[in-house]
Amino acid sequence: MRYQRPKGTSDILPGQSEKWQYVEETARLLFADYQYHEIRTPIFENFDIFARSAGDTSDVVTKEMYDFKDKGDRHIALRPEGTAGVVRAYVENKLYGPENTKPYKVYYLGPMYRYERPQSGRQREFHQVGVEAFGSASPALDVEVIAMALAYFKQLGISSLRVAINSLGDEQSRKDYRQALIDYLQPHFNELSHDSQERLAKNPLRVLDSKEPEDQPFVAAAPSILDYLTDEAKQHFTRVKDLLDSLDIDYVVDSTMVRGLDYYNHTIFEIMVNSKALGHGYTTICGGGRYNGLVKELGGPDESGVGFGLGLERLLLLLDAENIEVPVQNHLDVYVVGIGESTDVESLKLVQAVRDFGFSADRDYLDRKPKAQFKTANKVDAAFVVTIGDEELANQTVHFKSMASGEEETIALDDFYSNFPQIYDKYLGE
RNA sequence: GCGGUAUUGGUGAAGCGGUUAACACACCGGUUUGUGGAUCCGGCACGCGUGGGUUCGAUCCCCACAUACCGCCCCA
Repeated sequence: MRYQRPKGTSDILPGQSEKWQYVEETARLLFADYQYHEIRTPIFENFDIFARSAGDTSDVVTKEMYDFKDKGDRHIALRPEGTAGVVRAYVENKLYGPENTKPYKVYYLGPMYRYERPQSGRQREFHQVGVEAFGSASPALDVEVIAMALAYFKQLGISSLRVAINSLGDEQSRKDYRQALIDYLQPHFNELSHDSQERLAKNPLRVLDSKEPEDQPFVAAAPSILDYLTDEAKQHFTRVKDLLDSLDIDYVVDSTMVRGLDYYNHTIFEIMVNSKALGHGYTTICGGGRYNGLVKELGGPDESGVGFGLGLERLLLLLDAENIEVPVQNHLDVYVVGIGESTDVESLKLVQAVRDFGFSADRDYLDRKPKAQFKTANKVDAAFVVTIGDEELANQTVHFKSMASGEEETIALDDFYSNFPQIYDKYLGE
């Protein structure tokens, strides 16, 4: 094999692309109900945009960024996630201006890139759908975002989800907690795993994310961030929980949950699912939260934001694993069987006529025998077959056959060309 | 970035250091020549991921590389 697709990428072929269209279309329709509008931003951005937003110590920046220098010696990165580019666009286009109603709500859909080792549901090029809402600090907006994500899964027929939430608090809360965590972990430094020792120096909160067995006792006994929330942060979080309750949304508070990107604060959440398709136990399929400092960080006003991102590859794996059938309808109305080269012109006119009436039609282009053409018509599940040969050509007629009933009738070409929809309707029921 | 397993036709796959690379599905053709979903018959890899090496000889042994899958890291 001479050429192969780049590592960690995949071709989405017919048969599979219909499923993609379905989940994408479902998202578009649902998000429109929530008054979120699509935004399309570049697939690559200035490297610094991602470095700034994700945090210099995050893995995304330190080892997963798909970056390169372009011919103008600009440091470019393929977007590893959607939020940073959207925030950049929000700021650059001054979408925070007074002419736009707040919150400013957008969604995006498209490929993301991370340079890492591919595995099931994890590729270098993967796709996310995500939403962002700017300009309101209301806890109700946090809840709207969570509820919308859940509604999406519900619409697709996915159940048995688990919603985990946590609060990282505001800047002060985080600072206080960070110190408390360091004070707690430092004495145990030598007992921590190697990775966690590094995390402690760079980003102590990430120690809580550790899955190393030796870290577990310390993670379990670590101080909870919820005890370090300022009154304001506490109030916000309590309100979020109350509002979730009022919508009857089940959730668990996981005070050790830390999201991979540093820009989050206040509410963070993950929607997890327990499916073998994605590995053992509960796996995150959707994650999000608040990022109140990010707009300012990227040069905009001090405005808040909240959103989520959702991995489409994982979603599709999940749909397959749950045996959820994607409604696909691309049946064929008419297959034209032409017998002999002399019918080539009329066959083409026939399929075009049917298509012009707004129906689907196809024909043979390989000059195959009638039997073979019928076989194909059957395989593609054509409702009707229109046959034309020398005899029909001479009489200016066609044979019109219902594949379901086997019934066949001779119809004048003139009649067919002017009244196809009526003929179609007449035979459809029979 | 680290470790493990794998790589045979359109697909699922069997196979052994040695002159025809099983079998099945799909596809194509035929079954008295203008009609489908059945049966039967026939065709369909000068080639076994790529590049080297060992050997009289390699798809089967060795090395490197590529890719896929699994685990770690991390995450969607």
